[in-house]
Amino acid sequence: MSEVPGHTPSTRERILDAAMTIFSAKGFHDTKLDEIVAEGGISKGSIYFHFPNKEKLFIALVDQFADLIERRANAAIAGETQGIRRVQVALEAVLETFGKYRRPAKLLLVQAVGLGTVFERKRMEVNDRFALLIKTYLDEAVADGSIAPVDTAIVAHAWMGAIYSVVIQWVYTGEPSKEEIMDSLLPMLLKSVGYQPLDT
Amino acid sequence: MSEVPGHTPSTRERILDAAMTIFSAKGFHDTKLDEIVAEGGISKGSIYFHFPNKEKLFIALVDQFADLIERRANAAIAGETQGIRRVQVALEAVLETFGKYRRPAKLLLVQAVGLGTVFERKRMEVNDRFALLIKTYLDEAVADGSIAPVDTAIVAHAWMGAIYSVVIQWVYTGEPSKEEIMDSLLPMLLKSVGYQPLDT
DNA sequence: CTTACAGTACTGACCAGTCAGTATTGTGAG
DNA sequence: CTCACAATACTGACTGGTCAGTACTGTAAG
Repeated sequence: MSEVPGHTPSTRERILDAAMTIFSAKGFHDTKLDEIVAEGGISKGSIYFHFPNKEKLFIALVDQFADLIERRANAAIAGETQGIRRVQVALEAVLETFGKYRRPAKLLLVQAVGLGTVFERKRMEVNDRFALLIKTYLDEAVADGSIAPVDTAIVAHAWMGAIYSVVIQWVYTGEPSKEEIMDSLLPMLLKSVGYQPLDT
Repeated sequence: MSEVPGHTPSTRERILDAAMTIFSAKGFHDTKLDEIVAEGGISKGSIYFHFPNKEKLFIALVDQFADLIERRANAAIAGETQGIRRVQVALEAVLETFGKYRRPAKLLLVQAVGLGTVFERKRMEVNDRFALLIKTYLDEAVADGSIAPVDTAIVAHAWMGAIYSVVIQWVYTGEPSKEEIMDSLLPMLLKSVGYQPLDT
C-alpha cells in the first residue's frame, strides 16, 4: 500500500502494514494490539508514539484507502470529457483499485462497519463522500443529455451498495473474477440509468 | 417485532425486545448486558437461563429478522405467476418489511457486520440466502423470457447491495422516504436487467 | 419436597493504555 | 573530530477498569 520499493519502511509504515494485515483479517475488536506488535516486529510503545490510540490507528488505515480510491477515480475522470464516459471510467477505476487491494477493501467495506457510535460517523462520512462523487458525475451526465433524468441521489447510493456488495463477495470468495465483474456489473449499472454501452 | 397484541410478553420476549433496542442502537460490543437488563426490567440470570451467551442472543435476533424477511418475500411471490412480476413483488415485500422495522433493519445491515471471525460466517450465510433467493427468481424470469439473459449471480449480489445501501441510508437519515425508494429504486433495478416497468 | 424459573452479588480474565527507562540521531561549541 | 547535551524514537513490564459469565439465593406452583 504505502511501501516504496527501494525504501526501508519506517516504523510508522511497519505499524500501518501490520495493523492492516491483522485488522482486515480479524476485525477491530478481535485484534489485540499485541498481535499487531508481533506481526510488525515493533513494540507496543511505539504504536502509542505514532498514534494516540487503537481507534485512531484503525481510522488512519480507513482514511488512507478512502483517499486512494478517490484520487484514482478523479484521475480517471480527468482524462474524459463526455458525461457518461466519465462515469464509466470512474467506475472502472474504482473497481480496479478495489481489485488491486483486497485487504484494504475488506477493511473498508466490512471491518469498518458496525463498530458503534464512534466509528459510525467516520463511515457515513466516507460513504457520503463516495456517493456524492458518483452523484456529481451522474448529474453531469443528466445535464449533458447522456442519460435520462433520474433521482441521482438514490441511484448514487444504490450503485455504491451494488459495487460494495459485489466487491465484498469477491474479497471473500475470489469469485466473480475482476473481468466478470467489469463485464457484468458495469453494463448493468449503466443500463440501470438507461444507457446502452456500445464498447467496453 | 415478536409481540402479539393481546399477549403479555414472556420473559424471553422481553429479553429479545430489550436486546433489539440496545443492540440496534449501540452495536454488539458497545452494548453491556446490564443495559439490556435495565431496559427490559429483567435479570441477568434469566438472560443466561434463556440464552447461552451474549453472542447467541445477538444471533437469535439476526436470525429472527432474516427469517421474517424471507417469509414475507416468499409469501408475496406465491401470489404471482409471471417471472418478472414475481421478482417485482418480492422486492416490494422486502423493501416494505425493512421499512416497517427500522431497528431490526439496522441490526441486520449495520450492527451484524464487522464483528470479527465468529459472526462473519453467520453474515455470509444470511447474505447468501438472500442473494440465492433473488438469483432463483431472476433465473426464472430469464427462463420464461421476461428479461434477457444476464449473469444472475452478479446481478443478485448487486441488487442486494443496492437495496442494503439505500435502506441503510434511510435507517440513519429517514431520507429518502419509503415512497421515493419504491418509485426510484425498484424501476432502476428492473431497468438494470432490461425490463421497462409499465405500472406501479 | 421438587421443578422451573427469576433475581443478585460477585469474580477473575482480559487487554488498552501508561510510563520509566534505553537507544539513536542531531547539533553546535571547542 | 569529539564531547556534551538535547531531542526524538522506541521498548516492554506493569496496571486498573471493565464486563461476560457464574454461583448462589429467592419464590411460587404442583
